[in-house]
Amino acid sequence: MKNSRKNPVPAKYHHGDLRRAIMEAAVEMIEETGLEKMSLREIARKLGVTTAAPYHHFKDRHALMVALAQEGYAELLATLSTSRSDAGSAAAELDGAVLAFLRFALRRRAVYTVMLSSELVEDHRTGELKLPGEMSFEAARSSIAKSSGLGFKESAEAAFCVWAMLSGISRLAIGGVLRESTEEQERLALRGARGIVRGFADQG
Amino acid sequence: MKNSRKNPVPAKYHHGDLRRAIMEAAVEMIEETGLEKMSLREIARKLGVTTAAPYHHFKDRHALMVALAQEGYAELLATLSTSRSDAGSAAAELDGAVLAFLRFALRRRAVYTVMLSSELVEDHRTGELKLPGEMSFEAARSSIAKSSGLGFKESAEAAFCVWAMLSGISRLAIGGVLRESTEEQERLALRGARGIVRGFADQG
DNA sequence: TGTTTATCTTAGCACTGCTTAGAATGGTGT
DNA sequence: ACACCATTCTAAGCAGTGCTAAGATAAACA
Repeated sequence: MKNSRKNPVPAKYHHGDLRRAIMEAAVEMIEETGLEKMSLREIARKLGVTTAAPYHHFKDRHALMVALAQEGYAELLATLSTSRSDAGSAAAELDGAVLAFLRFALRRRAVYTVMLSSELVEDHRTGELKLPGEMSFEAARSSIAKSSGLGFKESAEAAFCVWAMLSGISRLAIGGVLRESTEEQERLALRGARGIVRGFADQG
Repeated sequence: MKNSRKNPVPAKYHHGDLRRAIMEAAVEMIEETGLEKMSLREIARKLGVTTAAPYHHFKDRHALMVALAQEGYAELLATLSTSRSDAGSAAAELDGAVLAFLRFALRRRAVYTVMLSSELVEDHRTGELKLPGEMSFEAARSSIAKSSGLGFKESAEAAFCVWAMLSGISRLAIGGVLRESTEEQERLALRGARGIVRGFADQG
């Protein structure tokens, strides 16, 4: 039992690594034609396998979306952590977290769109995305706490507002509704985030 | 030509007002089973008409979503306007707008979910939702301008951040990810919004 | 080398969006 | 009163999707 089946990423067989290939094809397809047009059948055709093959790697379409979102949270958490350790001063941690979030969302548009999809709401509430979501949020919160001196509850509330704002800005930026340049977007997000945090710190 | 066909809401015929009935059934269905499970066929069955009938009132599923979103923006704009005229002082306008937005989103969960759907991104950029979206945003912006004294560009940036934050908070509140009580949610949103606006006003 | 286990295929059901052609219905003008 | 006509709906069907059950095939291993 060297390579037991409990491993979520099976070793390569016929195709090589179909699971990985499916996820990458899904991302490509979402970038090209949008989340709602992404279909397992089309992915299968694109990869040269039958339309039933994907179901040996993902229980259903929903499960594929969850897997994509999980990977997204892992990457988001990683970049948030990196930004924390890269921050020169405590005051810089907020800015770092804001930029890390924004840049992640724009770099992984497709995955981020999946993460925001209303189809995954239940998974965020009680399912497999609860923990990843909370961990990412906690990384952002503790950055905010460090750079503002706020206590746990206050920093959590501030972080929640910042998080909500960033998710909204990212959504609009990805959709092309927000036409400003990347630099302008970042400047805006930074000002907004600083305002929120200062607001919670002042009248704390 | 008393009742010419250019009218988007046709007079009542066989069913009464099938167009209206479809939109209401859609809202019901979205509230019960989510946006992605909403199907024109199921709606038709629910209303006792054939599955082709809805296509005489909406070009396709997408068009139904656009119609729902348009109605949503109309109501949002109306409540934002009401909140403006109800505001006792200029300073109260920001709070009024924030609460109006939040309460609209929670009162019309289904419609608001449609408005946020990634399927309608293109319509917000160039289509039939561009104007409604901009008008609602403008109402929020001018409330913010009035209660903060900010100029056009600055108030637009602040409004954008507030708008983004509120859309994020609403999304999480509707999804049940944000577990706080309604009062807590409103308190949070108010503090966040005030912080953003003050941030833009201070370091203007 | 034969067995086991993971991987993929074949074939098919149920469902959806959407279209085309035609039937029924209610208002309109003569 | 009657024929006309636009509007609304139905009947039938195509193409595409998610998903499943059963069996074939290939890799890993004893």
